[in-house]
Amino acid sequence: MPELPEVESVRMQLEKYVVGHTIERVEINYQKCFQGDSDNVVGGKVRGIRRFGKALSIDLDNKHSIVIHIKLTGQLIYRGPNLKSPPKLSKKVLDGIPGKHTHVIFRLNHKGILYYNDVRKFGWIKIVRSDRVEEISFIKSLGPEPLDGMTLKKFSELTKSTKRVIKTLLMDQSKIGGVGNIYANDALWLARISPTRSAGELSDLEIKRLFNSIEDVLREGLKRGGASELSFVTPDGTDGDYQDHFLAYGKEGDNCPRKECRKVSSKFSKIKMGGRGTYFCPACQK
DNA sequence: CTAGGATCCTGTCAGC
DNA sequence: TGCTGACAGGATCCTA
Repeated sequence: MPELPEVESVRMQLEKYVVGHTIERVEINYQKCFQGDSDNVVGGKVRGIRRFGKALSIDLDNKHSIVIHIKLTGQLIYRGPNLKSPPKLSKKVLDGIPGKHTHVIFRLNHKGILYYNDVRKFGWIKIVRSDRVEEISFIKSLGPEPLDGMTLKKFSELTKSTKRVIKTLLMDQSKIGGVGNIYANDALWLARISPTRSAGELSDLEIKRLFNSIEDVLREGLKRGGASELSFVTPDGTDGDYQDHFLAYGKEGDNCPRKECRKVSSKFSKIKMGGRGTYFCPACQK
Protein backbone atom coordinates (compact mmCIF):
# COMPACT_ATOMS: atom_id res chain seq x y z
CA MET A 1 0.00 0.00 0.00
CA PRO A 2 1.29 3.46 -0.58
CA GLU A 3 3.08 4.46 2.61
CA LEU A 4 5.81 6.95 3.40
CA PRO A 5 8.38 5.64 0.87
CA GLU A 6 5.82 5.32 -1.91
CA VAL A 7 4.32 8.76 -1.35
CA GLU A 8 7.78 10.28 -1.03
CA SER A 9 8.71 8.67 -4.36
CA VAL A 10 5.66 10.34 -5.88
CA ARG A 11 6.61 13.64 -4.27
CA MET A 12 10.13 13.58 -5.65
CA GLN A 13 8.95 12.88 -9.17
CA LEU A 14 6.23 15.52 -9.03
CA GLU A 15 8.88 17.96 -7.86
CA LYS A 16 10.88 17.08 -10.94
CA TYR A 17 8.02 17.10 -13.42
CA VAL A 18 5.29 19.54 -12.45
CA VAL A 19 7.09 22.34 -10.63
CA GLY A 20 7.05 25.31 -13.00
CA HIS A 21 3.97 24.14 -14.87
CA THR A 22 0.85 26.32 -14.74
CA ILE A 23 -2.55 24.68 -14.38
CA GLU A 24 -4.76 25.66 -17.29
CA ARG A 25 -7.77 23.46 -16.76
CA VAL A 26 -9.14 20.87 -14.36
CA GLU A 27 -11.44 18.08 -15.54
CA ILE A 28 -13.29 16.15 -12.87
CA ASN A 29 -14.91 12.89 -13.89
CA TYR A 30 -15.75 11.62 -10.41
CA GLN A 31 -16.90 14.37 -8.07
CA LYS A 32 -16.93 12.31 -4.92
CA CYS A 33 -13.14 12.23 -4.64
CA PHE A 34 -12.79 15.97 -5.19
CA GLN A 35 -13.46 18.65 -2.60
CA GLY A 36 -13.13 22.38 -2.95
CA ASP A 37 -13.28 24.74 -5.91
CA SER A 38 -11.13 23.69 -8.85
CA ASP A 39 -11.33 27.27 -10.20
CA ASN A 40 -9.01 28.26 -7.37
CA VAL A 41 -6.10 26.39 -8.90
CA VAL A 42 -6.59 27.42 -12.53
CA GLY A 43 -3.87 29.89 -13.47
CA GLY A 44 -1.73 28.81 -10.54
CA LYS A 45 1.89 27.85 -11.15
CA VAL A 46 3.32 24.93 -9.18
CA ARG A 47 5.97 26.10 -6.76
CA GLY A 48 6.69 22.94 -4.79
CA ILE A 49 5.39 19.69 -3.39
CA ARG A 50 5.15 18.92 0.30
CA ARG A 51 4.47 15.59 1.90
CA PHE A 52 2.70 15.06 5.22
CA GLY A 53 2.84 11.38 6.13
CA LYS A 54 0.99 9.68 3.30
CA ALA A 55 -0.55 12.91 2.00
CA LEU A 56 0.83 15.33 -0.58
CA SER A 57 0.34 19.03 -1.10
CA ILE A 58 0.96 20.56 -4.50
CA ASP A 59 1.56 24.21 -3.66
CA LEU A 60 0.78 26.89 -6.19
CA ASP A 61 1.88 30.51 -6.48
CA ASN A 62 -1.70 31.74 -6.12
CA LYS A 63 -2.04 30.92 -2.43
CA HIS A 64 -3.83 27.64 -3.09
CA SER A 65 -2.80 24.02 -2.77
CA ILE A 66 -3.96 20.69 -4.11
CA VAL A 67 -3.87 18.21 -1.25
CA ILE A 68 -3.98 14.55 -2.21
CA HIS A 69 -4.21 11.26 -0.36
CA ILE A 70 -3.89 8.29 -2.72
CA LYS A 71 -4.93 5.73 -0.09
CA LEU A 72 -4.78 2.19 -1.52
CA THR A 73 -4.93 2.49 -5.26
CA GLY A 74 -4.50 6.12 -6.25
CA GLN A 75 -2.06 7.03 -9.01
CA LEU A 76 -0.65 10.37 -10.09
CA ILE A 77 0.71 10.11 -13.62
CA TYR A 78 2.53 12.87 -15.45
CA ARG A 79 2.86 13.16 -19.19
CA GLY A 80 4.54 16.10 -20.78
CA PRO A 81 7.72 17.89 -21.79
CA ASN A 82 9.55 17.43 -18.48
CA LEU A 83 9.48 13.68 -18.93
CA LYS A 84 12.60 13.02 -20.95
CA SER A 85 12.16 9.93 -23.10
CA PRO A 86 9.01 8.58 -21.44
CA PRO A 87 9.66 5.16 -19.89
CA LYS A 88 7.49 2.20 -20.82
CA LEU A 89 4.34 2.41 -18.76
CA SER A 90 3.73 -0.18 -16.07
CA LYS A 91 0.85 -2.57 -16.64
CA LYS A 92 -0.54 -1.08 -13.46
CA VAL A 93 -1.35 2.13 -15.28
CA LEU A 94 -4.86 0.93 -15.86
CA ASP A 95 -6.37 0.97 -19.33
CA GLY A 96 -3.82 3.50 -20.48
CA ILE A 97 -4.32 7.15 -19.70
CA PRO A 98 -6.85 8.49 -19.49
CA GLY A 99 -8.76 5.32 -18.66
CA LYS A 100 -11.98 4.40 -16.94
CA HIS A 101 -10.34 4.94 -13.55
CA THR A 102 -9.08 8.42 -14.36
CA HIS A 103 -11.13 10.65 -12.07
CA VAL A 104 -9.33 13.97 -12.38
CA ILE A 105 -7.15 15.48 -15.12
CA PHE A 106 -5.04 18.58 -14.52
CA ARG A 107 -4.19 20.18 -17.87
CA LEU A 108 -0.91 22.08 -17.61
CA ASN A 109 0.75 24.55 -19.92
CA HIS A 110 3.27 23.34 -22.48
CA LYS A 111 1.08 20.28 -23.05
CA GLY A 112 1.73 18.81 -19.63
CA ILE A 113 -0.93 16.61 -18.06
CA LEU A 114 -1.31 15.22 -14.55
CA TYR A 115 -3.76 12.33 -14.28
CA TYR A 116 -5.33 11.13 -11.07
CA ASN A 117 -6.43 7.49 -11.28
CA ASP A 118 -7.94 5.43 -8.49
CA VAL A 119 -9.53 2.01 -8.94
CA ARG A 120 -11.04 1.72 -5.49
CA LYS A 121 -11.92 5.38 -5.13
CA PHE A 122 -10.78 5.64 -1.52
CA GLY A 123 -8.36 8.47 -2.22
CA TRP A 124 -9.21 12.15 -2.16
CA ILE A 125 -8.17 15.53 -3.52
CA LYS A 126 -8.90 18.74 -1.65
CA ILE A 127 -8.36 22.28 -2.86
CA VAL A 128 -7.52 24.53 0.06
CA ARG A 129 -5.69 27.74 0.77
CA SER A 130 -1.99 26.99 1.20
CA ASP A 131 -1.96 28.43 4.69
CA ARG A 132 -4.70 26.00 5.69
CA VAL A 133 -3.18 22.75 4.43
CA GLU A 134 -2.06 21.83 7.91
CA GLU A 135 -5.57 22.30 9.23
CA ILE A 136 -6.94 19.40 7.21
CA SER A 137 -7.86 16.92 9.92
CA PHE A 138 -5.70 14.07 8.65
CA ILE A 139 -2.65 16.33 8.53
CA LYS A 140 -3.49 18.18 11.70
CA SER A 141 -3.55 14.98 13.74
CA LEU A 142 -0.48 13.44 12.13
CA GLY A 143 2.23 12.22 14.49
CA PRO A 144 5.97 12.75 13.97
CA GLU A 145 7.60 10.93 11.08
CA PRO A 146 10.29 8.27 11.58
CA LEU A 147 12.80 9.93 9.25
CA ASP A 148 11.99 13.46 10.34
CA GLY A 149 10.98 14.57 13.79
CA MET A 150 10.54 11.22 15.50
CA THR A 151 13.41 10.63 17.90
CA LEU A 152 14.29 7.55 19.91
CA LYS A 153 13.26 9.47 23.01
CA LYS A 154 9.82 10.30 21.60
CA PHE A 155 9.39 6.77 20.27
CA SER A 156 10.31 5.33 23.63
CA GLU A 157 7.87 7.61 25.45
CA LEU A 158 5.16 6.69 22.96
CA THR A 159 5.57 2.93 23.36
CA LYS A 160 5.74 3.14 27.12
CA SER A 161 2.61 5.27 27.30
CA THR A 162 0.21 2.57 26.13
CA LYS A 163 -0.80 -1.05 26.46
CA ARG A 164 -1.90 -1.20 22.83
CA VAL A 165 -0.37 -3.89 20.66
CA ILE A 166 2.76 -2.64 18.96
CA LYS A 167 1.71 -3.29 15.38
CA THR A 168 -1.46 -1.26 15.45
CA LEU A 169 0.39 1.48 17.30
CA LEU A 170 2.97 1.67 14.51
CA MET A 171 0.19 2.08 11.96
CA ASP A 172 -1.66 4.76 13.91
CA GLN A 173 -1.04 7.89 11.84
CA SER A 174 -1.79 10.17 14.76
CA LYS A 175 1.09 8.59 16.70
CA ILE A 176 3.64 7.96 13.94
CA GLY A 177 3.28 9.51 10.50
CA GLY A 178 3.71 7.47 7.36
CA VAL A 179 4.06 3.84 8.48
CA GLY A 180 1.49 1.46 7.01
CA ASN A 181 0.97 -2.27 6.86
CA ILE A 182 3.93 -3.30 4.72
CA TYR A 183 6.62 -1.43 6.62
CA ALA A 184 5.08 -2.20 10.01
CA ASN A 185 5.27 -5.93 9.26
CA ASP A 186 8.80 -5.70 7.90
CA ALA A 187 10.13 -3.50 10.70
CA LEU A 188 8.78 -5.87 13.35
CA TRP A 189 10.40 -8.85 11.66
CA LEU A 190 13.70 -7.00 11.34
CA ALA A 191 13.55 -6.08 15.03
CA ARG A 192 12.56 -9.66 15.99
CA ILE A 193 9.49 -8.45 17.82
CA SER A 194 6.11 -10.15 17.63
CA PRO A 195 3.38 -7.86 16.23
CA THR A 196 1.08 -8.97 19.04
CA ARG A 197 3.26 -7.65 21.86
CA SER A 198 1.91 -4.90 24.05
CA ALA A 199 3.85 -1.70 23.30
CA GLY A 200 4.20 -0.87 26.97
CA GLU A 201 5.98 -4.13 27.69
CA LEU A 202 8.83 -3.65 25.24
CA SER A 203 12.27 -3.37 26.80
CA ASP A 204 14.54 -0.41 26.10
CA LEU A 205 16.64 -2.65 23.91
CA GLU A 206 13.61 -3.77 21.90
CA ILE A 207 12.40 -0.21 21.53
CA LYS A 208 15.75 0.84 20.18
CA ARG A 209 15.88 -2.11 17.81
CA LEU A 210 12.40 -1.36 16.54
CA PHE A 211 13.12 2.33 16.13
CA ASN A 212 16.18 1.53 14.03
CA SER A 213 14.33 -1.14 12.07
CA ILE A 214 11.56 1.27 11.10
CA GLU A 215 14.14 3.68 9.73
CA ASP A 216 15.94 0.86 7.93
CA VAL A 217 12.88 -0.52 6.14
CA LEU A 218 11.64 2.94 5.19
CA ARG A 219 15.06 3.85 3.77
CA GLU A 220 15.14 0.59 1.85
CA GLY A 221 11.67 1.33 0.49
CA LEU A 222 12.79 4.80 -0.56
CA LYS A 223 15.90 3.47 -2.20
CA ARG A 224 13.78 1.06 -4.24
CA GLY A 225 11.22 3.63 -5.32
CA GLY A 226 8.51 2.11 -3.13
CA ALA A 227 6.56 -1.12 -3.33
CA SER A 228 4.31 -1.60 -6.34
CA GLU A 229 1.61 -3.55 -4.57
CA LEU A 230 -1.91 -3.24 -5.94
CA SER A 231 -1.79 -0.20 -8.19
CA PHE A 232 1.22 1.75 -7.04
CA VAL A 233 3.32 3.46 -9.68
CA THR A 234 5.32 6.68 -9.68
CA PRO A 235 4.35 9.69 -11.83
CA ASP A 236 6.55 8.57 -14.73
CA GLY A 237 4.30 5.49 -14.87
CA THR A 238 6.86 2.95 -13.66
CA ASP A 239 6.99 0.46 -10.80
CA GLY A 240 9.06 0.57 -7.65
CA ASP A 241 10.73 -2.68 -6.66
CA TYR A 242 10.52 -2.95 -2.89
CA GLN A 243 7.81 -5.61 -3.45
CA ASP A 244 10.64 -7.91 -4.54
CA HIS A 245 12.41 -7.35 -1.23
CA PHE A 246 9.69 -7.72 1.37
CA LEU A 247 11.05 -9.10 4.63
CA ALA A 248 7.82 -10.44 6.10
CA TYR A 249 4.87 -8.80 4.35
CA GLY A 250 2.95 -11.24 2.17
CA LYS A 251 5.26 -14.15 3.06
CA GLU A 252 2.68 -16.48 4.57
CA GLY A 253 3.90 -20.07 4.35
CA ASP A 254 7.43 -19.12 3.26
CA ASN A 255 10.43 -20.21 5.27
CA CYS A 256 11.85 -17.55 7.54
CA PRO A 257 15.35 -16.80 6.18
CA ARG A 258 17.03 -16.40 9.59
CA LYS A 259 19.66 -19.04 10.28
CA GLU A 260 18.13 -20.32 13.48
CA CYS A 261 14.70 -20.43 11.83
CA ARG A 262 15.93 -22.42 8.86
CA LYS A 263 17.23 -25.10 11.24
CA VAL A 264 13.73 -25.65 12.59
CA SER A 265 12.05 -24.78 9.24
CA SER A 266 9.97 -22.05 10.78
CA LYS A 267 7.48 -20.55 8.36
CA PHE A 268 5.77 -17.18 8.32
CA SER A 269 2.28 -17.11 9.80
CA LYS A 270 -0.54 -14.83 8.80
CA ILE A 271 -3.03 -13.50 11.30
CA LYS A 272 -5.41 -10.56 11.37
CA MET A 273 -4.82 -7.58 13.57
CA GLY A 274 -7.16 -4.64 13.45
CA GLY A 275 -8.57 -6.06 10.23
CA ARG A 276 -5.13 -6.05 8.55
CA GLY A 277 -3.08 -8.93 7.26
CA THR A 278 -0.21 -9.47 9.68
CA TYR A 279 2.80 -11.60 8.77
CA PHE A 280 5.43 -12.79 11.20
CA CYS A 281 7.78 -15.62 12.07
CA PRO A 282 6.66 -17.25 15.32
CA ALA A 283 10.16 -18.56 15.97
CA CYS A 284 12.33 -15.44 15.88
CA GLN A 285 9.78 -12.73 16.63
CA LYS A 286 9.36 -12.82 20.38
C1' DC B 1 -8.34 5.79 26.27
C1' DT B 2 -9.02 1.49 23.63
C1' DA B 3 -10.98 -2.21 20.84
C1' DG B 4 -13.92 -3.68 17.48
C1' DG B 5 -17.05 -3.25 13.68
C1' DA B 6 -19.07 -0.93 9.64
C1' DT B 7 -18.20 1.96 5.80
C1' DC B 8 -16.35 3.39 1.29
C1' DC B 9 -15.14 0.56 -3.64
C1' DT B 10 -13.93 -2.81 -7.19
C1' DG B 11 -10.54 -6.22 -9.05
C1' DT B 12 -9.31 -10.77 -8.02
C1' DC B 13 -9.90 -15.29 -6.84
C1' DA B 14 -12.01 -19.55 -4.94
C1' DG B 15 -15.75 -22.56 -5.50
C1' DC B 16 -19.28 -24.63 -7.99
C1' DT C 1 -16.81 -21.27 -19.22
C1' DG C 2 -19.35 -18.30 -16.43
C1' DC C 3 -21.52 -16.92 -12.43
C1' DT C 4 -21.61 -15.79 -7.36
C1' DG C 5 -19.83 -14.45 -3.18
C1' DA C 6 -16.04 -13.53 -0.19
C1' DC C 7 -12.16 -10.72 0.47
C1' DA C 8 -8.62 -6.95 0.92
C1' DG C 9 -7.48 -2.56 2.91
C1' DG C 10 -6.36 3.43 4.94
C1' DA C 11 -8.82 6.28 7.33
C1' DT C 12 -13.00 7.66 9.60
C1' DC C 13 -16.91 7.23 12.25
C1' DC C 14 -19.64 4.96 15.61
C1' DT C 15 -20.58 1.91 19.54
C1' DA C 16 -19.31 -0.56 23.64
